[in-house]
Order: sequence, then structure tokens, then C-alpha cells
Amino acid sequence: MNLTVAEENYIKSIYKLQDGDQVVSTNAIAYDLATKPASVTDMAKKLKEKKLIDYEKYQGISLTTEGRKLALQIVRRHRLWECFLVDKLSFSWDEVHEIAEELEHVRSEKLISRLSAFLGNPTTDPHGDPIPDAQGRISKSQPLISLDKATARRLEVAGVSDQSSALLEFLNAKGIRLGTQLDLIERYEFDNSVEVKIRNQPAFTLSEQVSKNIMVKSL
Amino acid sequence: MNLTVAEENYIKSIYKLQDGDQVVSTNAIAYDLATKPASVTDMAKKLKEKKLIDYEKYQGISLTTEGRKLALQIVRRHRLWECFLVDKLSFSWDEVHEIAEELEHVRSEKLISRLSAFLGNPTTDPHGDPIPDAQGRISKSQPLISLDKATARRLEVAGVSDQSSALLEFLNAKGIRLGTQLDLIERYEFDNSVEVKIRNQPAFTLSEQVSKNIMVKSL
DNA sequence: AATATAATTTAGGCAAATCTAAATAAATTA
DNA sequence: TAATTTATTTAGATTTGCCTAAATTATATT
Ligand SMILES: [Mn+2]
Ligand SMILES: [Mn+2]
Ligand SMILES: [Mn+2]
Ligand SMILES: [Mn+2]
Repeated sequence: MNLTVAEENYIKSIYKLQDGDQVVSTNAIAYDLATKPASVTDMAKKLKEKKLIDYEKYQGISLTTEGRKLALQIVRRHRLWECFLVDKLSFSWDEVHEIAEELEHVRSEKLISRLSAFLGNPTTDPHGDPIPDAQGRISKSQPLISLDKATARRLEVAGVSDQSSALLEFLNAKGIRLGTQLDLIERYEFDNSVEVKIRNQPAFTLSEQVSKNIMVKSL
Repeated sequence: MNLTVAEENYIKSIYKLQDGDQVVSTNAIAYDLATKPASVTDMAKKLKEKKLIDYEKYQGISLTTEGRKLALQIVRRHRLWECFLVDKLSFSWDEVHEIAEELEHVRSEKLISRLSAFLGNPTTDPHGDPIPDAQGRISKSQPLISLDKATARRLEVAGVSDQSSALLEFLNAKGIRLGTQLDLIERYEFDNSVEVKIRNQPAFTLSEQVSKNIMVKSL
């Protein structure tokens, strides 16, 4: 199956938005890809033709088994390149998405398997997201909870659910990155803000907006 | 100046074929890019519009100063990626061109400067070709001669002028790579073949076809 | 110089990926 | 339920990059 760059971007977007096996709306895809709903309808017809999505008009879109398989390969490439940029080229986690968005379209089995080996076959990317293996399998880790719902006192940052540069830069500034250990000091009911502390640093407060997007595991 | 992938490939091809400042023919570009002369004419009009080439119909094509500047950046990206593939991902020199042909189109100043630093700011690629610096300057090395014209006895392989997989694989098989030191044993006038020897190995003969494409410097 | 051949350009078309505006269907609200 | 709002699709265009076939220009050969 040979996909164009545009087709790959659609497949990946649908995969991301599906999150399980719900059906995805035309509008949601258009918003995610910064394009127009009419364009999504056009592409939906093509992808259905290629048997990569299930689609009946007005009924939403979902990936076929074949489509999901391809999506996982694209996601794998994207996340491996993000690792490369951070681990080898010292980019920070808020700078890599855009570049990986292009690198992910260079298709070469050998390139990707070698890149993966070169990086030590990582299983998560710089944002804590899992990297599918060459067969598209995702090793399931312990389920994460968002910081705004956490109850345990000792926590470790294991991911971010919003990957906008805005959030990532904010977290950079606060000294929060993947693997950072946090003590949960207090939760304020009034605005659902939460006070946390990093070892050897003064405590500080995070808004619900922020804490909702920080995924943690308890230690 | 924002170029499409197709435009970048044309600019790079013109740069390669120009080799100095000759004018390049429609046919030559079509052949190099495996496309049709009519398509080249179409693109020539667009690139002229963008002031990247000088072009008057029937008079051939040449890069403007601006066009050459862009070409050098593309060449830089291409060759740096080739270095990455060989030095870091252990590809052999006959496998990297195709992949670099795609990677070269990922445009990010920062990516390329970091990649270059990561590789130790190399000045030649795995085929012995020079890598322009960020300003497009090419450090001129001592001029190379092809093996079929060499006279000195002790030689070092410093490049290949034909980069087809066929030649590169052949050289691999013979144990000839960049930096290989050769003793020139004999040149046979009859067919212009040449007998060479690698240290600690039996001597062997190379056809003119082959020796023409091996660039050497004398030691 | 006339003719033949080769190189190049033009004309006309096609496919991919997008768009805007208008039409239609679905969902929500009164 | 009827009206309104929202979501989605269709119709019709545009841009980019490519193609084939035919016309034109340049070059080489007699
Ligand atoms: Mn992408
Ligand atoms: Mn990521
Ligand atoms: Mn290319
Ligand atoms: Mn090269």
C-alpha cells in the first residue's frame, strides 16, 4: 500500500482522534489537520476506496484493520524521530513535533529499524507516548492518571496529554519534564488547582488547566 | 523562498549538471530526473518566474545567484544525511543516496546545524563529495584525478564520480572504499585497464570503465 | 543551401489536494 | 413537532506537477 504524504497525515489523524474504536467526525479531522471539512469528505472517499477506512456518508469515519496497521507504522516513525531529535540532537520536547511531522513520511523499513536500534529501541517518546514496535504492537505500561485526579503523594511525571508548544514551554520553565518526581502538597477545591513540590525546590501551584494535561504514575 | 519538493529536486539537478557555469539542456535535466522534456519546460517557466534560474527558450538553463545559494543548501542537507546514515546507522555507501533524496527535503535550519554538529561537522560525504557549510561555502580540497589518469604509485581513494549502486557494490566487493590506499602496479595500454594492489592482498585488475570513476589523490 | 535529425516547446489533458459557496441532512431547541 | 442551528456533502474551481502528441526551432549532414 503506497500512501501519499497527505494520505498518511489523514490516517494518522484519524488514528489519534479515534482513541479506541469510536467513529471520528469530519469536523474533528478538519480541525486537527487545519483544513476544511469539504477536503476531509474528498479524502474520505479516496481512503474508503483504498479500504483504509470505513465510511458511510454522515456516519463518521473509522480505520479498517489495514488502516490501523499503517497508522501504527507512521506513529512509530514519528515517535522514533522525536526520540532522535531529543536524545541525539538535544532538541527540547517542545520543538520536535513539527520536524517529526515531516521526517515521519520518509518511508524505508531499513531506515526505521536501524534508527530504532541506534536509539536503543526506545518504547516511549519524549512526551511519554508509547512507540509501536515494527509489528505495530504497543507495550502496555501501567495506566497513567492525570495530575488533577491523582491522590498518591509521591508522583512521577510520565507523559503530557496536550503537546502544544505553549504547555511544553511552560513546563520547561517550571522544571517539569518526563521523569520529574513531584510531591503533591495540597489540592484546593475552590479552583481545583494543586500545589506540588520538586525535590530541593520551593513548592508552587499549578492550575487545573495545566494539571489535567500532566500524566503521572504513583511511586 | 519556499520551494516545493519538486522544485528542490530540479534546482539540485541543475546545480549538479551545471558543474561550473555552463548552461544545462532541457533533455539533460529530464534524463537526470527521469521525467519528460515537456515537464522540464513547464518547470523552467516557474523557476524563472521565481528568479531561481536564467532561461530563454531554446537557450538552456542556468542557476541565478539566488538559485545556486538554494541548491547548495539542498546539497548540504543531502550529504549530511548520507553521513548520518553511514556513520551512525551503518548503512553502506551504495544504500544511502535514495534515502537522502527524501531526507534532504525536510527543511529546518536548526535540524541541519545540529545534525552537522552531531556528526562532527564533516566536510565530505561518504562518496568523497564536499559538504557546503551553512553559508554555502565549499572548502576546496586538493584537486582529485581519476584513477585511469593517475601516474603516482601510491594512491588513496578520495571519491567516486559515478554513484550508481552498481559501481558502489562492485567496489565494496573489491574492498575499495573511501580512504583505501592503492598501489598502482601497471597500466595496460591495450584496453586501458589498470592493475592495482591493496596492502596485504593479491593484486587485481580494474577496467577503464571502473578506473575512470574512481577519484584518487597521490600520497 | 536543402534536407534530415534531434532538441525543445506548445497544446491540451489528467490526477491529487485543496478551496469557497451552496445544498442537504442531522441534531438541538423552543 | 416545527424551527433553528450545526455538521456534512456536493458542485465547481484552482494549483501543482506531470503526461502525450503535435508543432516548432536548432543542428548536423549531404
Ligand atoms: Mn506529517
Ligand atoms: Mn510525541
Ligand atoms: Mn530529493
Ligand atoms: Mn553523496
